[in-house]
Amino acid sequence: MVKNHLWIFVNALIDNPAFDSQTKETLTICQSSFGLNCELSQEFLKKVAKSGVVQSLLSWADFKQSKDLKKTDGTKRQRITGITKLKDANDAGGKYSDRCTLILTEGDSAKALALAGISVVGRNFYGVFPLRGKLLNVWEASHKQIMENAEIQNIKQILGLQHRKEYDSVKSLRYGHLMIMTDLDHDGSHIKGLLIEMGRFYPYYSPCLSMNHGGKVWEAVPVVGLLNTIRGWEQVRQRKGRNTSMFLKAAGKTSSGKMNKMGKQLSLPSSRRKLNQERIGSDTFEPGTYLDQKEKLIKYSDFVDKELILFSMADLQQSIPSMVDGLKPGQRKILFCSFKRNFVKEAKVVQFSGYVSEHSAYLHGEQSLASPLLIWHRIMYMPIIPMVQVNRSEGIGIGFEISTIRALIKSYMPIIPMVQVNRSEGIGIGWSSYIANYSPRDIVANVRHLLNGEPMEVMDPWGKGFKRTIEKTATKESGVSYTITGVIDEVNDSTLRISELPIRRWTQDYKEFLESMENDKIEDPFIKDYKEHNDDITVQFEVILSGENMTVAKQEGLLKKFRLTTTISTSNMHLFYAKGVIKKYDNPEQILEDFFHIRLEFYEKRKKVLLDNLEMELLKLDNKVRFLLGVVKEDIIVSNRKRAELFIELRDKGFTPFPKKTENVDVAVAGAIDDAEEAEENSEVVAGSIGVRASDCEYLLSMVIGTLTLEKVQELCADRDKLSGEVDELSKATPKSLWIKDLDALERELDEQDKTSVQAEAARNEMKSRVMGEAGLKVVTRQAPKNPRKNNNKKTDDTEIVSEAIETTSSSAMETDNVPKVAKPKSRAGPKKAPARKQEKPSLILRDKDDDDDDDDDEVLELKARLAAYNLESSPDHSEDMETEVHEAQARKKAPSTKEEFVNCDKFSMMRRKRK
DNA sequence: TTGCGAGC
DNA sequence: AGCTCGCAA
Repeated sequence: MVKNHLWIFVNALIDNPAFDSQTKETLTICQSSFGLNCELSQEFLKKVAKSGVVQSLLSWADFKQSKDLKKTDGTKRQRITGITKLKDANDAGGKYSDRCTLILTEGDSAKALALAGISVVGRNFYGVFPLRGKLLNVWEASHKQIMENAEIQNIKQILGLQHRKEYDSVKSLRYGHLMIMTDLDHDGSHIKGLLIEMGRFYPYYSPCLSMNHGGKVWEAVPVVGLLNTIRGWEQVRQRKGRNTSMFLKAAGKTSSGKMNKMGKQLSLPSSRRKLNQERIGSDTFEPGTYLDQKEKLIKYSDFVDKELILFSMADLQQSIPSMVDGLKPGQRKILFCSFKRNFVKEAKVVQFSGYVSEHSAYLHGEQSLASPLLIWHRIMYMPIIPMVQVNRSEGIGIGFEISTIRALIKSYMPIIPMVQVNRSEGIGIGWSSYIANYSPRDIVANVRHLLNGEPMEVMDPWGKGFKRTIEKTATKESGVSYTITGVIDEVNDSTLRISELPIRRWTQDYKEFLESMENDKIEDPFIKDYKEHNDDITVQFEVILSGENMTVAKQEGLLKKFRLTTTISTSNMHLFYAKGVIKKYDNPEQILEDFFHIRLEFYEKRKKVLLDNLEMELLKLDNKVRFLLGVVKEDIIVSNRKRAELFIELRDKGFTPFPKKTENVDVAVAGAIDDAEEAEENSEVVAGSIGVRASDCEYLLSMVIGTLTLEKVQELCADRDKLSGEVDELSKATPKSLWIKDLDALERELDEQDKTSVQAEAARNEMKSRVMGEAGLKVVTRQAPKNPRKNNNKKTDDTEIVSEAIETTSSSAMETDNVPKVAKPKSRAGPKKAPARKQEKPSLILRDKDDDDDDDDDEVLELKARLAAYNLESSPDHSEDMETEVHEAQARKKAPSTKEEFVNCDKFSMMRRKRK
């Protein structure tokens, strides 16, 4: 018997002399439909049914009904042998579609299948059974057991999954047999069960993945995934043509060029290939290879090495988050787009989804509009530190806002591990992962410990709302378990108030749960009614039930009855540590430590980049000041001269040329000039002679006439000196000191956030207690049960408005790591941000022109703040002394202003506005 | 509506 | 056993 061909595997079964002719026929049909599709055809099912091994074919309705019977029947369990369908929603008449799935219930059907020579593998059981009278005799060890009681065996007992020794004692299968999953929900246990057996069948099988299960590492090829993988693989191939490896689907593939570019950048198919290549080894893997479907015989090892590994890796990449930024590609795309487009308040969800998604057509569909909204809300808004804030005030036009605090966290290389701040969970092939929320303050404290070379403090999961409790409930070898409980209070003998849901229980889902309680039995539902007074941040449900049911609920336990307890544990913390390497972490401190080393390296790099940028800016500014002074003092004559001539003079006087970054930008800038073509020609001539283009001095020549005023020159000088100070400061800084500075800023921002959220909560509570008060009154008096919702809705609206008003405090300031950031300590005056923001404004002058990310509101605020400040200002100091000017610039907030300055400022602001 | 893994 | 979780299909 050839052992390493999947097809041979099936054929061997058919050729087995143990089969009678009918079984052979059945299996032949099975083979033709099985092939590369794990689902069985209707014909096959009928054949199986006809063969008598399965007594009846049940319709889906029958099946469900009998299931219910099974439930209500106590001791005598109604055993159902059935093959039924899962799919084909249109089917109401009990007919079967072509694509069917085997559903096995109870032992008999498994037995029946076993009689047909079909092995049954479930999650918790595994069985190979005798064939129609004759034994396949594959399982000597448990043969007697099977004969006596052809029940499904517990897979753990049989294979000794928990104890490898025990497993080793089990005799291997000697003959081929067909394995059919009892349903399509395969997991590690299935995989392992099958794998182990197949490994015995296939001496050439090569382990390519390892799993941790029950505290042991299992080296395994996810063979069960194989069945489904083949199906998916075949589908893709059919769609995209035979000569396509399924993994090309990961590449950017939209009609929009922009999107395409981004898709490439984000999904990196080539690097993924490279990565897999490294993993598999170059001798067995050639980029672009795929399994040829024309080959009837597929080498098991080829399938695993060429396709399955790629599929698994691709799947894992999208399911398991990165240790560094805590994001999966989908989330990273959202962030990437927010950066790219500088989304502030105006971005509508639809727009955003179209931009983000590679499947924009799908997402624009009617049905799916709500889905991304909900999901993004959960991913990006509910977390402890929101990466993108959702502004829900505009009805359908829900908008996104870059979170202020996120700007501090710094995009893809955050200053603290965002996985731990914002939690993450994911399910992939072979691995799943769950990371709980941890307090940003705990994390910051531990980073400081690491920076000081001190031992870390043990971290426990943390919830933002302090009303719910997190309790350590178990410490096992695999990890620590915690139980999270929500808050439910008895308002009176018929009213319960739920004011906090546990982690992993969401408002919308909970609402559906309550609805199901309200409608479960038409005659006598458990709860009479519920009301909600939720907003984006807090939860408030009010449940009304009969006194009787209240007693029942209390006996059962309110928390249990209303599902207000969830558990989490640290036993399943898998993250991508480096390219293609998934690492298991045993405790949260390990994650932090790994992160620490990576991030520290990046601070070194960051310092260099920042310093380079700052120095360049300084040089530019210095040149500008020199140029302006030259023009003011009439050393340099600009007006009425040829550009080329002027350029040569500038060069001779030692001005540094700053070439534009790209040709395109250069052309665009040149195009804006009236005599663009002439200018271009001239610059090219000059360029030919000295190797630099005239446009390199554009940064000087394009300065606005308004900057020629003395005040502006002085301002520029002040900026230059300030920048020079910063360069000094930065060059003295170490990676550690930079990090500490960032941590300080983060902590300050957290303080701010806490202050505003305390205020917001106070406001909300006040509003709610009023609402609840009124509602409660009605419940108590029971006089007017009609239309309580109407009243609620109105009040809920009011509450929302309050929370909106509070929410608008967040700023939209956004900076990337590449933009020199002149961060000033924020004003500690209070949660009101306008003054703090104004203080930062002078640094904006240093920014690139296109880095104009202020929205109109900000602009207005800035204008108002400036006007207010200048109104108080005294007459400006006209001396040339820069020191004075610096002091004045810093003290401008307090200092009074002249009318002249006022006008000047006004114009400046107007110019800024106009430019947009 | 499905798979995927782990925990209950 | 059957449900949960998130995400992509």
